[in-house]
Amino acid sequence: MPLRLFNTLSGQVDELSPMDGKALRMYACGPTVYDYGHIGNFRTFLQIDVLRRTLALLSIPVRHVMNITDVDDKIICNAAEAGIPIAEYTAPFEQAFLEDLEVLGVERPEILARATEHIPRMVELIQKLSSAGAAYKTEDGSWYFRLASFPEYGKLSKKDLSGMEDGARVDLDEYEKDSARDFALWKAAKPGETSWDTAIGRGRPGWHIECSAMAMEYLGESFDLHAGGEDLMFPHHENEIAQSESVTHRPFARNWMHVRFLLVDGRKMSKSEGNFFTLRDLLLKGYKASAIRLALISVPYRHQLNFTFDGLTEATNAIDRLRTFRKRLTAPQAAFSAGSNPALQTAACKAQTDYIAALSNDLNTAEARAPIFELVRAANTALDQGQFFADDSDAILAVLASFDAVFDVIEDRDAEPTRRALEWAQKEGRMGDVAPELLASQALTDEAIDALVAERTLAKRQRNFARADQIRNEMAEKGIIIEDSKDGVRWKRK
RNA sequence: GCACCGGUGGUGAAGCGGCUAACACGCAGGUCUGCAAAACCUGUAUUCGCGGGUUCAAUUCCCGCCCGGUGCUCCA
Repeated sequence: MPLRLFNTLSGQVDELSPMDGKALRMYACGPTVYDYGHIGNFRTFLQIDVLRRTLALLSIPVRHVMNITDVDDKIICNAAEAGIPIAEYTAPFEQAFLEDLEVLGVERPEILARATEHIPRMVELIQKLSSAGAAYKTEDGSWYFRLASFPEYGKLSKKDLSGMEDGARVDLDEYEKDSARDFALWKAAKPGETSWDTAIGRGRPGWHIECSAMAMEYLGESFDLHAGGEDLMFPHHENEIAQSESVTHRPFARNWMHVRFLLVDGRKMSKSEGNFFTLRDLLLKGYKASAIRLALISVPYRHQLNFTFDGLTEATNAIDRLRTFRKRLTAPQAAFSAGSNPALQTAACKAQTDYIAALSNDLNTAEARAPIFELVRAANTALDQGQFFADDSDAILAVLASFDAVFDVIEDRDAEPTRRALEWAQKEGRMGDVAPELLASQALTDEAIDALVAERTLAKRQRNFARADQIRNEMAEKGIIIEDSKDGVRWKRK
């Protein structure tokens, strides 16, 4: 089944397939590593991960490049304030970013490209732009792109700039530009600032040029898909197109995917609103990595997502349902007799088909979830009625595996990220931000819990229900849920 | 101001010309249980922001209005 994806450039849903018939070549704008990533950043990377994984599910090979912007104004400024070289400043944030991606189950792109490691390619590109008459150098040694040389400018964001030429010249530093809208390719070195000595002068790259240079370096002059947050559409991506196509005279990326911003409690997330959250903030509040992942991917990428704590709780409970169900099939006691239930076999097939169809339809994750939950209910019912057999278990586990190939929330890997977040909080002196229930839960080792469970089981056998309930309640307060079942006692950390 | 997107139950959220308006969470009642939990069953929007229009038929298309968001500047 082909993947249909909304293409910002064409303004419609287009079929996405590798233009060279081999691997789908995609470039996704990565982070500027000057701080810890927040959930808004991660929604974008998570949705791109959904795309990657969906392509894999559809057996389309991918070559995915992501840049790491490790030089820009903010970085230079912050590093200077800290009195350290920029690389020393960015390294821990890059590390933290990659760890956070791992925590959220975001697959690593095939290629990670750091801006500072590709300066020569950028310089080359600027030289080519210069020979093509699309770039010029100003007196201070900076280079700008000449917008007037690229009539197609605005084709991505559907802006017609012809009417709005040259407004007031705002930035005094840029008084030498030919036109106010011309953007920087290369910024001349200022005293004391990080800079590179190159053929086009001493300075540092403008922001947009790195993506053009690195995308072409790893994917060629023309490739399949370029993705990023909606804010990047203009001017960043528009500028990339202008720079690249002015040199190659070929379409830069054929498809463009833009992920919408998220809202927090119905408002734009911002530090001043007090609704700004990093991944680490949420882990310390006791939310599981899987719940954060599910909450951030369950609303399709083209829709605004309103992020709330209630939403996280919902995601937590929904994942719980899936995990509990899967345990029902995989527990050692669950030995089903040979055979199959035809109705369930049909349901499993249908669920799989509907699931893939929904994802293929512009990555409709909300729609894709539905058939999985429907199948879970059908299977639970059959299980309760004793109409469930070994073949059904195999078929349904296969559907769940396919669900997890994209959603990746059933497999429980939540303990480690939480443990690491606590370690980090300790180191950063942020233990005050840790939810008390999380601390209480972490204080109980698995062994201690097993001992309490054993004590409770004994109390129950002696019909000392008061004591049994007391243990259960006390553990519940510490976030440990105990469940009795025919097959014995189960417990889990909330 | 200009441009774009959206307004569906208690909540989140699909559907976008005609099926009983998915799915999840929540809540209420029931089955099971020592009690719970899990699981299942039943109920939870006679209705899709408001007002017009097109159509045999509109939540779905068109127009107007109201409300929310976003972009036009660094930003995922």
